[in-house]
Amino acid sequence: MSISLRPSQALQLWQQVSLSEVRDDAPDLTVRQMAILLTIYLERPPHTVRGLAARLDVTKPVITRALDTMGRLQLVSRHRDERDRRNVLVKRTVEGALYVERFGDVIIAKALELPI
Amino acid sequence: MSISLRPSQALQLWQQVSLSEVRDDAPDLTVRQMAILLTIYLERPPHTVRGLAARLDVTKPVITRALDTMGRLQLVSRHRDERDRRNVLVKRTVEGALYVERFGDVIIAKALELPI
DNA sequence: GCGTACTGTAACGGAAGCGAAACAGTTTTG
DNA sequence: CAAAACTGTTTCGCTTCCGTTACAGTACGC
Repeated sequence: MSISLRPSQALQLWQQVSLSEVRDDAPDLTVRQMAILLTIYLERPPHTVRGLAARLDVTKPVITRALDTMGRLQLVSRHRDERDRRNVLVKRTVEGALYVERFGDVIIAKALELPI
Repeated sequence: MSISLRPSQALQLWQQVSLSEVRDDAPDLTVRQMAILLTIYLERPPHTVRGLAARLDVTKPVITRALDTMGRLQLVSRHRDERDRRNVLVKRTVEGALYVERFGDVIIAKALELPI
């Protein structure tokens, strides 16, 4: 079962999910923040600032700032790496896991509503 | 042919497309701007500031500002409605159509790469 | 006509993002 | 053990976004 989408379906899916996010009360994440969040939750740990910066091809301060914001929202947490105290390890949180899970459900729901 | 996605696939798709956008040189649109842009290009005209504000459930200045930004990028254009000069009609542009089309292609490409 | 209702926009102060550069702390190197 | 290399963060000036409020222009009811 491979995922096949026609262009109009793909765009409609993106529109519907975006509309959901905008209409939602929760504060919108920027595209960068969302990319970071999903990378943390979908790819294998460990996640460091440097690693995330390389993955997104952005500078490290971008990651620091995004982690500040998402940390305030309790979507991620930071911990010093005790084996190499220069590193910061970015960890998942219960709230973040719920956020990501809920987001996945929104995508699926909108996909099911798409015209054939 | 209905669109069926599993949660992990949906999230991976969103992550991959977001990563593409972030790594791209082009300036990122905010989630709101993208929702507005796709609404303009996917739904039937006419599109007014008021109508878009209602569709997204945001205030009118949000729409005005987004149109300012996307107008500067030439993704949309504005014209007075001559039948009711209070209204502004938001129109599509060639550049905007190409942008949307290219974006749809990115989604499809990433969907095809998804693990089964 | 004149006030009322309706458009979209401008102005305000505040919050958050950006890139670039400088910084403090830690580890490695010689 | 001092210098260099490497972490993540902070700071700077700037831009953009936000919500709220106030505004100018247009249409319409009485």
